[in-house]
Amino acid sequence: MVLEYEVEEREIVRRGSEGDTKEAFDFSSKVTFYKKNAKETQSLLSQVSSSQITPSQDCKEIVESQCKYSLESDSDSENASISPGKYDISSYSFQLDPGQSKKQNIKRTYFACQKNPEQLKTSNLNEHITSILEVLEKNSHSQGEKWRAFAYGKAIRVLKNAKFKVNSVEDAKKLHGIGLKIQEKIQEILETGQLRRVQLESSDERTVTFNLFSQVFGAGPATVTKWYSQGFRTLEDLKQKAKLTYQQEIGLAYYEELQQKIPREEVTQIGKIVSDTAIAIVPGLKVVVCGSYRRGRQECGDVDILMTHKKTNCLTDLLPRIIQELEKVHFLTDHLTKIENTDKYMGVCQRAPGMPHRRIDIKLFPRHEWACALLYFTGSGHFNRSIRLWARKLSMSLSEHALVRRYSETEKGEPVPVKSEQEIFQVLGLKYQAPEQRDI
DNA sequence: AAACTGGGGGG
DNA sequence: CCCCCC
DNA sequence: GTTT
Ligand SMILES: [Mn+2]
Repeated sequence: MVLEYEVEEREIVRRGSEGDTKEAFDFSSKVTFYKKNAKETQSLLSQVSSSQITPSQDCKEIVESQCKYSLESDSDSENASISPGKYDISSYSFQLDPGQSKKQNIKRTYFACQKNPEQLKTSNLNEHITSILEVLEKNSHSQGEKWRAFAYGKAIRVLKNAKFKVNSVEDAKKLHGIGLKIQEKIQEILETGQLRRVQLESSDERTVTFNLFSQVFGAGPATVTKWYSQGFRTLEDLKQKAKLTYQQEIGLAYYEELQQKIPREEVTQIGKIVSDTAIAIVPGLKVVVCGSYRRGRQECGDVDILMTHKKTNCLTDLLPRIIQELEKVHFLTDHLTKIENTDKYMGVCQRAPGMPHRRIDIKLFPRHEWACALLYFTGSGHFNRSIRLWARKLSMSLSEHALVRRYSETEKGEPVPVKSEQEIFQVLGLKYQAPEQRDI
């Protein structure tokens, strides 16, 4: 059974219970479509009814308005040939080689949400190993060793997804992403139940301090390294002696509170406060709580709120007015970004006096970017990178603003007029994955 | 040796 | 540049 | 860190 897909240069790696296999994947034949010029591709948009496209509850309403929007704004362009809700964006996808049912199968196998909830929730048979590797991953991350952390993360993922318990180095070798060094570590874990390296690091001043400092909002590897070399070792040191940015001051002031996870119920309540306030100021505003909340988590790290409006113009004072009101009612307590003339806000909020302070992000996007913005802001971060890399392999580029054809590193085409998350998956030849399935 | 987990934006 | 968002 |  295939548990995970991963695309590499011109191959697809199949993460399976019996180790990994690779299959050639001819991208060039898959993307013949994209070699046509933009006008042609637009004209490929056909007449098939889109009844198969069923937007989720969340975005159904917006999807309809979205269609209208693109008609209005592009009335003089080739987009005008698109009728609302009636075009079949699947002409963008991989129908060009229907005879290749084998490839079709590859596509479905790797990008499908083969993850039924049951399958997704398989238990981790290698907890005894992954819990230790997770410490190494975290430590590497604090040290700014990005790729080392990435490698640990990959090894952890592959161990968690394995359908068998790893009882020997031989078992571990079968998994793609576990090399010599991690094999040695697994051997030690299997023999002694622990890892000296982890014991050592847990009492290592540098590691401990890096972990402590790197959790200050606004402090990354460079700042943490500087603080450490300046001799600071505690949060008190930082408060008293370090030169802090305003963000870091806030991050330090709420250090403990911001570490705490937010119960889903509280995120719901926070979302309602923001939504009610915003809609009272701007009727017709669309407000959706995204992030880990939309992915269905019971506990969230922060609150992510996405907004759009048919009159959205990112240069208006729409978001500033909402922020001001939320500040006035003492919901927003601190700002981490400027609040004038902005469409992206980061700050700190408090649901009610006495409650913990929480990190909150609010973003306002133009309506025609809704689908891409929703996909981006729902994440996960890992999922975003994965799907954006896939888009890149197809000579496309996906961002929170648009899905576009990529002619070269710098030259990009007009946005594909996607009007829902479903259509983004469709254009990319991926089977739709619900938000819960993107929690990877 | 170089890619790998991208693309964008605020301070 | 550094850090952040997902 | 691992893989190509
Ligand atoms: Mn956030």
